[in-house]
Amino acid sequence: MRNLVKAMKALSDETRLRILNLLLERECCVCEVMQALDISQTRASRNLSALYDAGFLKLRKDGLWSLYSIDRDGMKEHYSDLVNAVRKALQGNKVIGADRERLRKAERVGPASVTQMRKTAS
Amino acid sequence: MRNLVKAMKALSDETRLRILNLLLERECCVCEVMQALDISQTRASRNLSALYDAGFLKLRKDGLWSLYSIDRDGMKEHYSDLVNAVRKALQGNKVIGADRERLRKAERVGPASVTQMRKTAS
DNA sequence: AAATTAGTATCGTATATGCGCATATTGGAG
DNA sequence: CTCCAATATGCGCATATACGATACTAATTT
Repeated sequence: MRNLVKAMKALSDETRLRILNLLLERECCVCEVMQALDISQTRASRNLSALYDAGFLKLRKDGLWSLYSIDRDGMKEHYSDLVNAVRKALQGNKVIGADRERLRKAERVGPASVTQMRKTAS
Repeated sequence: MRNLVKAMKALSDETRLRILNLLLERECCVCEVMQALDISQTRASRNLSALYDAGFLKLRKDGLWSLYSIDRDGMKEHYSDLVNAVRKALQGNKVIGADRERLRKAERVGPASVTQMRKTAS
């Protein structure tokens, strides 16, 4: 029960739903999430952790990079059901589409550069 | 998106998950929820409202009674998926079982009496 | 080993949430 | 209309959550 509440909490935040959407597309590092959602590094990292702690993601390290992806196999069965329901619910959403679009253009460049880009852009 | 977040928030609270479980059994009035979960009137009412506002429940008035039930037909399709996933996740849970047990014994008696019963019991 | 780089942990603050208490609202009975 | 009963709601408090800024850790490079 405690775990389920935690899982649902993890899914009840716009930022995390948007992140989940990205990961439904493909594995991402923190800096790609930053770029796709145009959010700060701290924010990306923390919300990825939240999804990870709730049991939805798996983490793979590649040198300096932390690569998060949906833990399709390790996840409990009803968690998959939740993710599928969310995916269905998000289908056709405008924000979600734009995020995916930006993800396509995102590069595996570190948060330092991304932060710089974000600053000069505003 | 805003709605989905709201729906997920509604499902990310133990009290509300327990209420949902009761309603999966059958339609309930506020005072029955009070008895089955052994919670205050305010708490029962407010959490039922939250589930209602999120779009999971329907409300039927019968005199003084407010009868809540899962809005199986009116609910969006992916909401049903969510409810099903939750139902599956709660299966076999101890608390949830005890709640259902108490619901069987619950009577359609007003909150005043219930509140009294709870006080003398403690 | 020092500098660089990707990511995480901590802290302070603003906001949101859950609850009880008291009170309001609404429907029915007399 | 007045009173009572079932439920809803405004208010205030305690706690939880999200966030940015900054300090810190760990892997890589030079």
